[in-house]
Amino acid sequence: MPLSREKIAATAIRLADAHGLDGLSLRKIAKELGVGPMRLYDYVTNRSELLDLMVDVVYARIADVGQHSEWRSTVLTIAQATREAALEHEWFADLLGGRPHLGPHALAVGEANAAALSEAPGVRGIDDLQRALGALNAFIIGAVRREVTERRTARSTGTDEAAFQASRGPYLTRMLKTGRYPTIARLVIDGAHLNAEETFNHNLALVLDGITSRPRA
Amino acid sequence: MPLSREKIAATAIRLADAHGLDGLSLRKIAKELGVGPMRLYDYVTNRSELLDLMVDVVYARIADVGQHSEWRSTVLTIAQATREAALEHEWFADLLGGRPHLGPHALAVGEANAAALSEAPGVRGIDDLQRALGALNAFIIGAVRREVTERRTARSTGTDEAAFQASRGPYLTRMLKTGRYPTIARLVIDGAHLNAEETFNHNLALVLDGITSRPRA
DNA sequence: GTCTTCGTGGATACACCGTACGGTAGTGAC
DNA sequence: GTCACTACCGTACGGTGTATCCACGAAGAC
Repeated sequence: MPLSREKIAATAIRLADAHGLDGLSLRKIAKELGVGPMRLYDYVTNRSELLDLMVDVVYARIADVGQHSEWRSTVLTIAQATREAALEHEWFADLLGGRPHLGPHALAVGEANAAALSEAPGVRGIDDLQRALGALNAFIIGAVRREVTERRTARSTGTDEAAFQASRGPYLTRMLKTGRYPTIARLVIDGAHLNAEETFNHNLALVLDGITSRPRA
Repeated sequence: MPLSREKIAATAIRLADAHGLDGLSLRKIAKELGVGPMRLYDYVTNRSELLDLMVDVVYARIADVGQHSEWRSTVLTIAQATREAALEHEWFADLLGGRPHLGPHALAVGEANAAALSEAPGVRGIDDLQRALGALNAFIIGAVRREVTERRTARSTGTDEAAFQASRGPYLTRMLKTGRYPTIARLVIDGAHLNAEETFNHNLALVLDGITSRPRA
C-alpha cells in the first residue's frame, strides 16, 4: 500500500495520542510506517505542516456535527465537539490557538460558527460578528486548554487527593500556609470538584448570553 | 559577577523576546552568559523549570499593578496587564494555559483575581467563584493567544494588505472563491480592522457582565 | 539486446538539542 | 602534609529536523 498524506496523518495522530506532542517525531512516524525518515518529505514539506494536517483531521470530525436550524444549538454543539475532540486528542489543545487554522475543515467549522452567530440577536453588523466570533473562540480555546492541562497534572500526580498532597503538596501547601493567598487556599481546600463538562457548558452559556444581550459598544 | 537564577531568567527572557521560544536553548543562554551549558543545571533542574521561572518573572510585573478598591477595576487592570505582558513577551502567550502556573507571583495574581471576583455581585458561593474564575481565565488565555498568533502571522506575511494577499492569499483566496465559506469571506474582505485593544476590553466586559448578572445554574 | 535517461526510495550526514557523567582544581580540617 | 569535600566544567550520548547525494530499477531509443 502506497504512502499518502492521510496515512501519515493517521499514524501521526495515533502516536501523538499515545505519547504526546513532545514524543512525536518524524523519525518515529517513519519507522512506524516502515520507511525512511526522508520519505515523509515527499508528502509534507515541514514538521509544522504535518501538525497542520493533523489538526485539520480533527477539525473534520468536529465539522461532522453539522449545523442545526437554531443558531444557538449549532454553536453549542460545535463548542462541545471541540472540547470532546481535545479531550480525546490532548495534543490538539496544545495546538489550539497557536497557529492560524486554515485547513479546509477548520474553515468549515469557522464558517458554521460565523454563520450561526450572524443570526444571533444582538449581532447587528460585521463588526459585531467579528467581535462575537472572537469572544466565542477565545473562550473555547482558553477553556479547553485549561481543562486539558488540569487533567494532565491531575493524572501525573495521581488522581486521588493524598497523592496530590504528597507530590505538588509540599511546595503548594507551604505556599498556602504563608497566608498570602487566602482565597486560593479556600478554593483548593474547600472547593468541590465541579463537573468539568457542566462548568464548560455553564460558562459557554454565559458568553453566548453576553453576546446576544450586550448593547452595541 | 556570580550566576543566579535571576540572571539566568533575565537573559533567557531577552533571548526569547528576540528569537522566540523555539530559538531558545540552554546552550545559547549559557553562551550568552559566558559559561558552559551544564553550568545552568546548578541553578535549574530542567528546561521546563527554566520556563516556569521566566513565566513567573512576567507574572511579577503583572502583579505589580496592584489591587484597587473596586473589584471590577482590579480584574480589568490585571487582565489588561496580562495582555500587555503577552504582547511584550510573545512567548508568554505560548506558555499561557499550557502548564499550571504555581510560581509565587503567579499565585499572587491568581489570588488578587480570585479575591476581587469573590466580591462581585452574583458570585455567591465557592462554586460560583470557581466557575467565574474559570470563565475569566479561559477568556484571557484564549483572547491573548489568538491576538498574539494573529499578530505573528500578520508580521510574517508583511503588514500591508498586498503582501498578505500574495503570500497566504493564493491558498486562502482560492478557498474563499469556492463559495463554501461565504461568511468567512465576508469577514475577510469586508471586515474592518478593529482595534485589538478595544475588542479585548469589549469582550472582557462581556464576560464580567455575564458573571455578575447570570442567575445561579 | 543494449544503451540511455529519468525519477523514485533510501542512506548518510550535519547542525543542534537536552542532559548524564566524570574529572579536576581549589579550599578547609586535622 | 594529607585528606576529604565541594564547586565547577568539558566531554559525550542519544535524540531531533532536514539537506544532500546515491543507487537502482523501469521505460524508452535504436
